[in-house]
Amino acid sequence: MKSRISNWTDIQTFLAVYREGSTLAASRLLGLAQPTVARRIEILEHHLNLPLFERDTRGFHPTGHARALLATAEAVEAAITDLEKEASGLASPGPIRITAYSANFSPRVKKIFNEFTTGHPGVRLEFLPGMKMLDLEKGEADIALRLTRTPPPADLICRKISTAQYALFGSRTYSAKHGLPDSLDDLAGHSFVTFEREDVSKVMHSWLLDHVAPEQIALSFSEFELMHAAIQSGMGLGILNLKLVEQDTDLVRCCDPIEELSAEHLMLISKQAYKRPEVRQFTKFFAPRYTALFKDET
Amino acid sequence: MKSRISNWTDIQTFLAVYREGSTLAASRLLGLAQPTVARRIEILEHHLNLPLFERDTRGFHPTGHARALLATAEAVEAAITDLEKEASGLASPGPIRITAYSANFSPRVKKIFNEFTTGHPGVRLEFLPGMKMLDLEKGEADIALRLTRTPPPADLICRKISTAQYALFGSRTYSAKHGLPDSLDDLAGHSFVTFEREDVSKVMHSWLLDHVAPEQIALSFSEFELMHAAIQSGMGLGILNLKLVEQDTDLVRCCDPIEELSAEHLMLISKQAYKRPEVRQFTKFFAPRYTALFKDET
DNA sequence: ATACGGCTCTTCATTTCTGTAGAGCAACAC
DNA sequence: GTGTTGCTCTACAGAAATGAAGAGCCGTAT
Repeated sequence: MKSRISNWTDIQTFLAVYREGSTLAASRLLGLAQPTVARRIEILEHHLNLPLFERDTRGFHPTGHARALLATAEAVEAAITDLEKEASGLASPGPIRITAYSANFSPRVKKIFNEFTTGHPGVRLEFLPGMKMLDLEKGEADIALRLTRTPPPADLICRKISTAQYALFGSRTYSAKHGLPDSLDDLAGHSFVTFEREDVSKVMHSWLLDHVAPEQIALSFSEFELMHAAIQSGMGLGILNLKLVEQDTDLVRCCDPIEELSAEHLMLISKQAYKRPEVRQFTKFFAPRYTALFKDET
Repeated sequence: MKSRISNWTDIQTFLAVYREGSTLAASRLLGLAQPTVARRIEILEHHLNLPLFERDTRGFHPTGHARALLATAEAVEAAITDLEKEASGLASPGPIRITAYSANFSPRVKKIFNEFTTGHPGVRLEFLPGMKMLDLEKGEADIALRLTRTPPPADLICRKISTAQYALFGSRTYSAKHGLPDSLDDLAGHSFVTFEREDVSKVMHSWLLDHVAPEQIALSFSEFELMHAAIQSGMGLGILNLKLVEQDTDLVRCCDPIEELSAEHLMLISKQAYKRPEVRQFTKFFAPRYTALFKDET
């Protein structure tokens, strides 16, 4: 029972011999001398109190016990590899990669980034604007600012920023020509623009299809900015985020916020990234300031 | 990037220093000299190219990097512990623990066990008879012979033995006094015995309640053997396994096998146990012979 | 039949690691 | 103030692990 492995590295040796089939080949793999490898296996066998290999003039052949332990030994190796990877990430840290819909990188938000960078000159930030949902868990980004209607994966760190609300908007130009609807029951006869793209959630587009006739949809865009611009130029009515356009006096809201389109506005951080001290610092600095932007000023 | 950890044991040292807060305390924990511990940390820091501790006249204090690596380092430690545990299990193997319903340990089955034990004198078998479902994944047993109507957990090794069929049986004594029903439509006026217990599936008991009136149930047992004996002594009709009673000329089947009670007869082996060579050997020996017992002899 | 390649062992000098001992520093109790 | 405790270092001698070299075994190709 008192079979403690005194030298963890011996497991590496074990794996090398198991895979190569001989201590000589293993020694080349490990950059050691052959007797060293043989001795280490001997020591390991002694510690575990198990014969691991049958010696033979043409090599070391794993016993049933060795086969039984292989998977677990490989788990140790994998854990070591993880550690090395993580350490090398810490040693030469890449920038903190932040993904968000382009409009989230507004002047007021950029100001927060700048303040942080000023206070932490060593830390670089990288921005990945776009509608596409990058996979934080796969390491495609470190932090995401997202509007989502589904609960986020459990293994992401998550801070709630606000609840985003949506409504139909039209520009004053449009209003002058066609007037604006008063409510959602009054949409007949109006024109609409929409946003639709394969790799992005279609919730808003679907909502529109449910409430207006297909022929009312004047234009469909695959870039959100283009749709936004189209609404501004008076080409039709469209769904926009209340906070996003609250500064834009040219756009007029045509209805109450559409509750079924409301989304959680979250700041998501991958667990892996959150281990990095800079990412922690950044989060601590950024989250409250960013949240404050979305607080209703009374 | 070329930051390979040359000595895996250094991670143990790292954890000890992290936990104890000083190289001196860590050295006591590890049974090493204090300078050795300090040197190993130095080496590790050099390999990882990361400062892990801030030195101070009253101890080693972890840096942010050390904190970031802690969880992963502990994963390595856990993997090592697993390996040690598994090895110590292989070194001093306990018996192969086999759980099954008591009647499964019939003379014909015991004969197979005996043949195996004769051929493998070093391997001990332990029998855990009972209706209760022991949890193989928790290590309560190594092998289970089971009748089940639900698919088994994916991480058990599973061999199908047969499909068990059930029907109503009555003894000749009972038959002489009250006659026997011809089919399931003919159950009125007969008495029944049943088996019911908290920790065991109630499928058969429920079936009976669905097909006969409550007052027809003469007796309810919490031991399967007692119910079996009650049927044999003519106290009532009851549901029994066809294979179990095929040798018993005193019992008469009253209906066709009840399809909705059919169950998969499985041999289940925990993955953990299956790593042990003896368990593999036993399975290879036992499974085909056991299966043969349930083949219909034409 | 012989030579070669690939392997395991053993031996021994050498490198590397480890432990002991002691100096020095800071915090704390008295 | 002084003594004590707990810690980090450095220096050096002894212990342990390592590598180089060589003997020997076996299967195979020539």
